[in-house]
Amino acid sequence: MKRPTIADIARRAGVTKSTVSFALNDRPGVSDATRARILAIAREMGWQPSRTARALSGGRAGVLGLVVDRPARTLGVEPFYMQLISGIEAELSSRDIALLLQVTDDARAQEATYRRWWAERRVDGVFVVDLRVDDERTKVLTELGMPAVVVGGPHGLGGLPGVWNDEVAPVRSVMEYLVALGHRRIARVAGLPGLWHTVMRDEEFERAARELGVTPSGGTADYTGDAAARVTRRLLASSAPPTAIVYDNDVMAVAGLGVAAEMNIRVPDRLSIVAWDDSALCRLVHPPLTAVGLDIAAYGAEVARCLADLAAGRPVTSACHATAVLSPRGSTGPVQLT
Amino acid sequence: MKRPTIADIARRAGVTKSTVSFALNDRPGVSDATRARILAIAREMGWQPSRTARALSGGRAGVLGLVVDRPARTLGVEPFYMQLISGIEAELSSRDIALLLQVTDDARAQEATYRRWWAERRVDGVFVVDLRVDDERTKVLTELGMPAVVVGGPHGLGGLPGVWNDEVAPVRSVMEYLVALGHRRIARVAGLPGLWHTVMRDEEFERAARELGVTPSGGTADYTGDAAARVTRRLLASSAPPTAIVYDNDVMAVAGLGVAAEMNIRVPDRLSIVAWDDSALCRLVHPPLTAVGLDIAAYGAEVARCLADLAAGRPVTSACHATAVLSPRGSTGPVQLT
DNA sequence: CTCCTTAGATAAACCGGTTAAGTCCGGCCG
DNA sequence: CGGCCGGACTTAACCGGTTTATCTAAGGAG
Repeated sequence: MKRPTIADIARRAGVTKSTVSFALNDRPGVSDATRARILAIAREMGWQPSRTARALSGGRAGVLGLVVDRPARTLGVEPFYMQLISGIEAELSSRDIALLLQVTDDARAQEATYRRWWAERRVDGVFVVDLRVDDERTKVLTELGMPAVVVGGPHGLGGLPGVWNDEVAPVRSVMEYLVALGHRRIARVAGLPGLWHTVMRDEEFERAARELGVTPSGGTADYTGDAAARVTRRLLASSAPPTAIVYDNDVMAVAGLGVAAEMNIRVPDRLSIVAWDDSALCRLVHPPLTAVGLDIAAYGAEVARCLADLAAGRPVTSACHATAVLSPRGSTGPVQLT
Repeated sequence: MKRPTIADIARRAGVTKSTVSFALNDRPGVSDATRARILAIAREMGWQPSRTARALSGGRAGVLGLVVDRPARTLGVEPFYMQLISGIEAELSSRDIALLLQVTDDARAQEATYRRWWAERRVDGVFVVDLRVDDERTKVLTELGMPAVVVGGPHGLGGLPGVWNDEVAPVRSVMEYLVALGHRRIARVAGLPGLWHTVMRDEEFERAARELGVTPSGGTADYTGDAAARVTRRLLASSAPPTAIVYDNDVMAVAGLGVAAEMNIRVPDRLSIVAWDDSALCRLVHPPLTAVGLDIAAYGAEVARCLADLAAGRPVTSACHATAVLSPRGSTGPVQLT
């Protein structure tokens, strides 16, 4: 028992393929009676369109692509991507669009993937994540004319639409919160230097520190626990160690908490810790981490909506999705005077 | 500038489409000279096959599918899937096969996805994860005749090939290790009851406890930190609390560590903790968690290899991938006599 | 020299849809 | 009554490959 094609339906209905095609796609040129009959037969035969055939005849593939560029081991620990993917998926599956995923550990490979996917018409568009400053990929994508939405990047970047979050206001509120608790030496452990949101946060961190009379310090890590632990040890071993550290993701913050425990520095009594990217991870540890974050799955859903519209030829507008909110928990507290 | 098709190549080479097709697919019926000329032209024009067209004419789609059935928030925290996906991807991308991903929060939806994907010829085969005892999906898949590989399930299950890990030996070695440290009251916080590996581990845990003279206790959780924390609190508040707890994944173990800290129970002095699924998460916290695990990415790669072979019509054999090894770290130690 | 074989290439159908360009027919209008 | 219009369908081409059947000419055997 093969699967029915429109030709089978046409034969049973006594019409031609074209009529069936028109009927099934709600296009004019078919009488109501015929249309109803065709639909009934199609349903009865369990017909489903062949995406492949549709894609071939100029239509859409019904697939959107995502390339994630992090080494396997790093990727696993960081909840961000999985949540983003879940959110994207939830939106896409309701529209009957599939998600093609590629994991690379090389920026060059990523570009090649875009080219290949587009050449093969495998996808109708792609999500661009981990936006860097002066990102080469945006040029490639505009050059290819490939629908793409920048996740976490500013509007108008290389002409690509984007959905991003307010990175400035949260930095400010975290700083004000810590200052209100009496902290004057605050460190920031930043993520990868080239990324757009890292730069945004760096700048606002410096500015806020200046304006609030805070002595800033910090370091850079690659979102892994190991790197963050190294930076944290260095910071805490200095002559005038920070009384609060803000980490650029949850994994690094947990690692920081581990280092504090290892050095017998009580949290939050002697050290306050704030994590970016609030996830279940932050509530897993003790004390639970104060974190600034937002609903990543919802963010993914909005991004997906945007790209789906773009790929379907509908007009889209870049938008700021949300401003992350601070959830104070057990890892932050007033400075203890010694 | 459109992208070249085999018809363009044929015109330039002064032959027909068929000849070009034969030449490009290394099939006989073309002279070496002509073949070389065609290949040169194809390369020069930057030709790439249209997957869509190939898939339509009976060929393979070059896509394998994976449906993950966990709620978005749970999924994010658990490193297992992301690592598995990374491993799968690494293998697939080297073979120029794409991965289609679907995240559902409903077992029924999963089955529907299999049917749809197969009907639309969107994928050449699927990975089946989170195998349950008496899994309905294996029946559906064999009925559909859809190539599928069971990840983490026994050989011969419903006729589907599988790649799994030895779940029995590691349980035994963990128990022996803990008993050697003097533990006689050991608890196990198990994952979802219906899953195949949960049952395997449960059985061996009971058997080992009996044979080693250990008083077992335990509970069940759904791999989330919250659920694990609840179970842990109950276990530790009992009249004869366990001196060691084994958790079915890393996330729950970290949560357990958090509960211990919250209850002022020192680890490993008063309580030893062992995690299944060794990931960076285990080394993030303090003390670092003793864990039993294996290279998930490599596991994913083997699984991918298996399904790729199966989908290509090559014979495959079910195989036990590996036996997880125990990595003792700071969270386990000898029982302190009070 | 003829017949047979076969390498090398062609022609054409096919996969399952979409779509531009007809064809047919009935009704309305001047 | 003739012409025009438009609704309902049909015809046929097309998307970019694969594949089967067919053709042609050259080479070898008898």
